Amino acid sequence: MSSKTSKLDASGDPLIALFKSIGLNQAKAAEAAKSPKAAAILKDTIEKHSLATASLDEKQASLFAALASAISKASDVGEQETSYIVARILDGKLKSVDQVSVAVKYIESHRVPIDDVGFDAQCGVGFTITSEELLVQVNEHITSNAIAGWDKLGSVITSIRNSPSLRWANPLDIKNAVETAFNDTFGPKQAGKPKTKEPKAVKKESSAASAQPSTSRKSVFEEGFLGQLHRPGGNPQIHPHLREAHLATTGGQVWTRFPPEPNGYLHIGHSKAIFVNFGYAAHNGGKCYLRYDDTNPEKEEARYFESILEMVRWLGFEPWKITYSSDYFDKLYELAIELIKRDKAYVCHCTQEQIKADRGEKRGQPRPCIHRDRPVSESLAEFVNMKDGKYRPKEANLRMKQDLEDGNPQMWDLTAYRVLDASHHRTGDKWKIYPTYDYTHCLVDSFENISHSLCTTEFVSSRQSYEWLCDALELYKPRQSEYGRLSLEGAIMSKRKILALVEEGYVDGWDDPRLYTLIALRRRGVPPGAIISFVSTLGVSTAVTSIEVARFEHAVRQYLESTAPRLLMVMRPLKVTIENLPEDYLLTIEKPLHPKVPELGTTSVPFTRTIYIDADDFRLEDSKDYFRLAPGKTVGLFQAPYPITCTSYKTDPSTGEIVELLCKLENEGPPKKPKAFIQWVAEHPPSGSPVRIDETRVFHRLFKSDNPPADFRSDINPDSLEVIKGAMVEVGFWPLSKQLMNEARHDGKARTAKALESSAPAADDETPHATSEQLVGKECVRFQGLRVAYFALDKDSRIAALDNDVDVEPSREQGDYLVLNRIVSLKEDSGKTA
RNA sequence: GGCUUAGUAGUGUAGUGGUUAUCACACCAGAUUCUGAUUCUGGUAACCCAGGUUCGAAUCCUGGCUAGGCCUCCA
Repeated sequence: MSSKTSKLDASGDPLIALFKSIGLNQAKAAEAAKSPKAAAILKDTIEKHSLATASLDEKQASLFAALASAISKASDVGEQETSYIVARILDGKLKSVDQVSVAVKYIESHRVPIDDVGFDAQCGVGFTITSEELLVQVNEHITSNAIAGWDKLGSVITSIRNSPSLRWANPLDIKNAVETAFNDTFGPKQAGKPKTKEPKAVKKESSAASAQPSTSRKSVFEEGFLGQLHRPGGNPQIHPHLREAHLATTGGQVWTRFPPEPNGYLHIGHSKAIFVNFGYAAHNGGKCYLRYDDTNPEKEEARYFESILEMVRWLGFEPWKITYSSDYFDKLYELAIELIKRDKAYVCHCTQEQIKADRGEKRGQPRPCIHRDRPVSESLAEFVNMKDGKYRPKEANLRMKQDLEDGNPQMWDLTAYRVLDASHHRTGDKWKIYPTYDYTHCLVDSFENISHSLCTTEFVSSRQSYEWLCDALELYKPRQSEYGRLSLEGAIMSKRKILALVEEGYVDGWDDPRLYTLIALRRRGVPPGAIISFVSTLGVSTAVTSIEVARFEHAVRQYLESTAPRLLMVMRPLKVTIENLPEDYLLTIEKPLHPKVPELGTTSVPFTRTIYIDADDFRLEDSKDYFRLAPGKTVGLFQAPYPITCTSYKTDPSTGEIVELLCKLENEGPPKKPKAFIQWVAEHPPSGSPVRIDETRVFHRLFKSDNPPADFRSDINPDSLEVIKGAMVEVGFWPLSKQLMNEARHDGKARTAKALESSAPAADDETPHATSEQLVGKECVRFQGLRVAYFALDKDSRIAALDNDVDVEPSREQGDYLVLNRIVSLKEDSGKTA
């Protein structure tokens, strides 16, 4: 703070005085002095060209300041090139900041001697246009583009400024000409009118793997971060033939890869990565690999390989090809030899402490280690010794000889190979050394001709070493681009933290439905299409974000609203006896499974003298805003022919709890139209009604706060799981469950058959492959409990009828155990609880 | 401490120097409704701060502030 004020003090800063000497005023001189890099360049330029005695006017002086700023951001501008531009400013050829900026860009790729004609053409030197000529072109533009009114003023100005022929016309002249033309054509500009809204496009039903927002808007792959990615072949190479070979192999397609490390189950953040990689490739007619990143056998387990493929397929994607980083171990080793031979790698025996110290330990500049300059032959011999198992872990490692002068720590001689004392799940004991992530990832991307290497923002710094290594080996160089991770408020994504929750008993396992792992969401019953819809509407940027859970829930509800059949269900049953019906009264009611989708079919349910309603739908005291049952109040029953009126109720003498309502069916006199309808299930043993649910699991948030602290154990919500024991569902449950299960099996078989046809075969018999069983689980039985919530069958359920091939009417059987998971609640109007 | 990425309604996100700053969720209001759900309609709400360049800045430049990432466990 104090140094800032002293810096701005003209009397004390010779730099500001020097800048003032060329004609800058006090404020602009101070501004130019602020940026150290640009200020140094300006100082040097002034002194070398004696600008202080050149009698510049203020505009020219400002051009020199702009020149210095542009050079400070450019790469590798030489003194001769700088002098060339200085001369052009002095002789009056470069007159605007815009011209100066373009000039600096020009000399970045054109060295002295510079072709004056080419330079002048590129930088607008000598360009002139009269007002009349400009007006003619503007009018021509208006006519040929069918411009209709003043609301297009901004876009017309922009289009004309962007046209090549008018690139160097004065922007103010363009603005004036456009306004003159508009005035002549449309009359005087009027006050802005309210913009008429475009009618909203009819929304299409979502489908898995191709969920799209409204057609009137751009796809997430066409705007923002993904919209700005390069076209295939647009990533520059160290040699042109590398680009040509890449395009020849891919045919100019987008090729991406989803490269998880198989060290844990995937979580919802991975769904964004899957969507981005698979979706971007699919949107652009390309291909996506599934690549298991298995360079560290100490952390990887076989069980995760299968699960990862299952989750990718469950979300609706099919890998074009499945590969492993370990597929390339031989090739990676040979390239390491080549890197050593090129004197771009060396074997180092420093301890980790020594390496840390050499790297400055977060404080200073790195310094080379004592092995950095050893002869190539020594490094080659030692690397063979590493490979032959003559070193224990940490005794030797292969380091890349990068650039210790660079400001990026990723360039400070990263490790390429290290010794690990672990058997690899695929290569067994063949290797004693294993390549690191920084060595392997870019090279395997290159081998697999990846056009877009999409990863998350923690790898921003790694981009430089990624590109360095491809260039050092003169290989095809994919372009790495980094986008922001998906994080959900109130959830944790760290595999280490989730493992702690599992091992310490806070949750029942990685697939506990309170978690946001993909297997947990699946078990809970979340449809995969809903997840894809969720991530596709989020947008992709590089920002750090935290998504509200309400947004995820909305996507799930939206998906289920049109797809989930409705079943009558009560969570906390309250017995109702309709006293004006005979004891043996029975009416069979056929009702639709969906109020708006008749194709989902119908179910038949009994209606009898004794039914159950939800306890929440009755209260003792009526009120103006309350529309359901109370003594003396009438309420409708869904699909039943008449409403009921509560006449009296019974309570438990010992607890005072209401145990039964006595009601009257309003089937006499003029029909009553009740304000509300409630759901019910009837007691009718001959038809198996009601279906009693053994457990209904309702999940609440796992953590109390939106951003669980590092000590997340203290933030655990002890009431995150609620188990309800007495819920009841209508008998339509049985045929519906059977039908949904059969459909899931059928769809899984069809999709898998198709996938096996169109995917490249995997070489290894042990590689996980597509099976129909991966796509079918008990959670495929989903429904909405009418007026309650969306539910799915839990994997703990035992329902013999689902596995029974016999074409018999399904019903409860001996040994059945029904467990439902609440997928998501319905939204509740605030008036409902008043 | 060094390097680096970012900052647009409460939450996300779109946005070529020229727009009345887009869309979605959330929120409010109305209509419809055999789900106080859904659907439809309308509304409230934003360019981190300061300075500069420019006829004109959310956009370009400089500085500051805030948040994140990396700086030899991995990936």
